[in-house]
Amino acid sequence: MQDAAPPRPYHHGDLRSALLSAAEAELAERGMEAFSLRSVAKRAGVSHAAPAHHFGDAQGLLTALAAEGFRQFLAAQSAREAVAESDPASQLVAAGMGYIDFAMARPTLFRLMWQSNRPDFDIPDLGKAARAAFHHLVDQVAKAGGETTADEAAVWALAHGLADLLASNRLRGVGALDPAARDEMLAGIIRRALPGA
Amino acid sequence: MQDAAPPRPYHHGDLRSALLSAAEAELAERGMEAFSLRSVAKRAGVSHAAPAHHFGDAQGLLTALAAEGFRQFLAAQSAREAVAESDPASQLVAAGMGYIDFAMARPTLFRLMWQSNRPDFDIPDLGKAARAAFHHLVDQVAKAGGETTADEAAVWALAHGLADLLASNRLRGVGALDPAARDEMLAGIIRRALPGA
DNA sequence: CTCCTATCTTGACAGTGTAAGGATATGGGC
DNA sequence: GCCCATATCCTTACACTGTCAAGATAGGAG
Repeated sequence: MQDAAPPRPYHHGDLRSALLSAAEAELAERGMEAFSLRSVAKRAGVSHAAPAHHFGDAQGLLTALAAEGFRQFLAAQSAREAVAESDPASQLVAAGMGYIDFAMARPTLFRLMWQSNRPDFDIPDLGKAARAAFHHLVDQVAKAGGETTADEAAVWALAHGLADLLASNRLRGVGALDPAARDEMLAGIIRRALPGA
Repeated sequence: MQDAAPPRPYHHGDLRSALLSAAEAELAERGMEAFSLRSVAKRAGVSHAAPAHHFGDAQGLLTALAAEGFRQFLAAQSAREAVAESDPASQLVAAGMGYIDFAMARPTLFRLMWQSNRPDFDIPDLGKAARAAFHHLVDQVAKAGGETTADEAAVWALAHGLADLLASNRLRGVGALDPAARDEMLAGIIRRALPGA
């Protein structure tokens, strides 16, 4: 992770992952639109053209970052499911909570993944990771007894809407609650979209 | 009025609104991230520095465009309400449908308003327009019998989630329906979030 | 007609992404 | 030990961007 204190080694050692970390940090600090490839390189302590060898261009870097994001997004859902009751409805709500957890913890990365057209979803690595991530919630709907397209859309849209509004800090009445109370309220809301609730 | 044959008139006449139209067209064609102030100026047939006098800088232009967007966003909701039943629940669903209409008709503008940090919401004109627009749905919730923060959040998040997913074309199963069937399905989904439904 | 002001243009500057070619380290064959 | 093939990183250069400063033009007031 941390490279040596003396003048920077010519060969970084693990520049690829260092650039990904630097890119996410830059995104979080300066925002999606002010993102600059040269700033990322500077933050990683490397010349402005170094990223090219690992990612091709800026889109390549953001594509790789988004793919990594989708994998961690799926992990956030799984983490919630692991500590929830095992019945299908509880698992579905847990997946939705993980969806929201991720959006609140890393709002700019969430935006890169969902609202930006800079990542290239035709790159197989990202395409696969993205589909796996946002199909997971929909799959849970079927296990919980959902049968129609409307059931899938309702649960997904509700979780996504909560996540997006919370990530941009527009649901102040909810975001200001302490975590436990917030969790309970959000779980109650997600349950409204459940089939037969 | 248009003396287009000779070289362009030195004074445009209505450059401010021409630049706003050009900006929205550029956004729709080239996307949020590839937006360029110079391209907008070129599209409006004017020098690259002409926008500065009307909007200050790029952020000023995008702020003005977002403010105009929020006004039309509110109008889209009102248009749906005008042709809906007058009972509070129907009016609420209609507002949600207008919310979605706007997102599907002008997806990039929707993104500028909701997911970009380039517009400056501290400018009073935009701040007022934005608050008026997204409080309208929430106000309808109270009229329809909603009392809690959860009621407000549920309806808003559901409408917003549907709008956002449809704007980015991820709800293919819903987006592919013909308008009438799609309306019916979306209305049914929104109703799920209603208090006491 | 003269001049004032708002409007638009031109020219310049720093910062950006990207491509081309040069510099340096690493490891394998000898 | 020596040498060089390769991956890795740097330097340079170019077109494009947003913004600022200064000049050009038009329309209207007096």
